[in-house]
Amino acid sequence: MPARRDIRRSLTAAALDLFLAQGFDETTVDQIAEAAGVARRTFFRHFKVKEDAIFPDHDAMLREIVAHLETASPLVPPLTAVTEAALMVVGTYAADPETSVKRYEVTRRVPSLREHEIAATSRYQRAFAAFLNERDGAGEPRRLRHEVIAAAAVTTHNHVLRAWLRGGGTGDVRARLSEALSGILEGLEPWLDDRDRPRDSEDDDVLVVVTRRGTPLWKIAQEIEAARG
Amino acid sequence: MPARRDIRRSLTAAALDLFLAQGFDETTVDQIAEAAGVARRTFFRHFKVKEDAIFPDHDAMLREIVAHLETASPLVPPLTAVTEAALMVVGTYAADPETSVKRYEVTRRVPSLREHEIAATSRYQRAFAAFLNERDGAGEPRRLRHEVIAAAAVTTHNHVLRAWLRGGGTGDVRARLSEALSGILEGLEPWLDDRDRPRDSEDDDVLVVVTRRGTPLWKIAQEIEAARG
DNA sequence: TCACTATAGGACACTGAGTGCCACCCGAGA
DNA sequence: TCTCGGGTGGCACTCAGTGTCCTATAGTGA
Repeated sequence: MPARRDIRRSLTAAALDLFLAQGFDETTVDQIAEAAGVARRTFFRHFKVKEDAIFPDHDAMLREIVAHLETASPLVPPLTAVTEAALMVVGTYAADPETSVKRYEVTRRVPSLREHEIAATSRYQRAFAAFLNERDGAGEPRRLRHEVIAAAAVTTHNHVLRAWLRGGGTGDVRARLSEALSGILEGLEPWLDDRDRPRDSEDDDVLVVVTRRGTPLWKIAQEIEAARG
Repeated sequence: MPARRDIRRSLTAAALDLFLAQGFDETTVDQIAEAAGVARRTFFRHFKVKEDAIFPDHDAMLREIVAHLETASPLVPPLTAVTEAALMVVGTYAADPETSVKRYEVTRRVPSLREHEIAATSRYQRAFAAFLNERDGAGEPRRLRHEVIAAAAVTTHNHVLRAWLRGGGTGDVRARLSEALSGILEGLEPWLDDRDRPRDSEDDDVLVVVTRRGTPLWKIAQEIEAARG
């Protein structure tokens, strides 16, 4: 009997191989469990549904992303934090290109797996939008723009990732995504900022901060926040 | 026994009411079929899966959208065609606000229905992107931007639609969506056009068209296309 | 080394979604 | 009247997913 921690791993491996060899619908959970050397019931202790077997870590990844965004320093621009989050996601694919490519092959062919993955990416999109709303204001003209920005980030992520997967998983995805995202998001940033900002309001007041040269950045930021009440 | 065409209708009505009253998972297909006065087997002749029962027309709508885009005149700007398509979609919700709101209530609460709907909207997104690629060039720097534009359109559609549904389905969604979309897409249009256009190429050549005053627009367009080979 | 407990896996039964198959009904046409 | 075709009913079957109870093992304290 395999060690506790490896069961999940061998289940995903068995599932992926079986799905590739004979198709998703043609593979029963019994077969996956048998190939992994465990009981059927054990499969459903590790995965809520059959589709989960080849997306083993989407939930954990989403939690990581949310944590990363929530703990992001207020000094880093929101779009930078989103970029970092997207790079974290693509990094998990890059960590095991071979498996990622196999998974892509299966997912491409099975509608229910595609829907499952789309649902997963839409959760990232929600997280991004929520973060932008929190960091950058959630007034009505801006909420929509934040959702659009989040959609743009996720779309770009998916676009670059799929191209990389189609190419067999060779090359540096993170670099490619980083470049593509800066191209998209930097282009969108003025669009996000220039419009619908309240004008003629106290936001336009001048704020003067005097500080010693050596003061750390976070301290200055603190002071600015304090000055604005 | 009800007339053929009404069976589908009474099935969706029964399903929606039962889902609202006792929950999605707690409602069996047997109950839906019984409430609609047909056999269980008949339910699955009308709907592929249980989730389909409250999205009766997404497939037909998608076909309509694709047809609309494919037959769009080359004279109308691509983003206008996309806007029109999005308005068609929201129009089907506006046609029966009461049902739309009920459906929203159920969908909001049931994960599998949410995923189902997300998958449906992602199909619209694919259709939009494919249309833009076809109409506006499918070279690599542009493909990504087209996907982003498509995502922006769908995101805007969903944003406006959900706000309307949360508000109980009162007011003119089509007008609101039209306004929101022009705000978003017109803002994005220069972003789409200004970059990654091949410069110093023959695209910048001057083309002079001389024609009679009364010549119909489509004929001039034809001539321009011909002149560019 | 020996209980003791918590945690994870196994065995089994059960519900319900989804499918295949065949029989039936009913309207259209020869 | 016969037959043909499309939609329906009935039935049986597979398999996903769950609840329940039992067992094995790892870790803990004495």
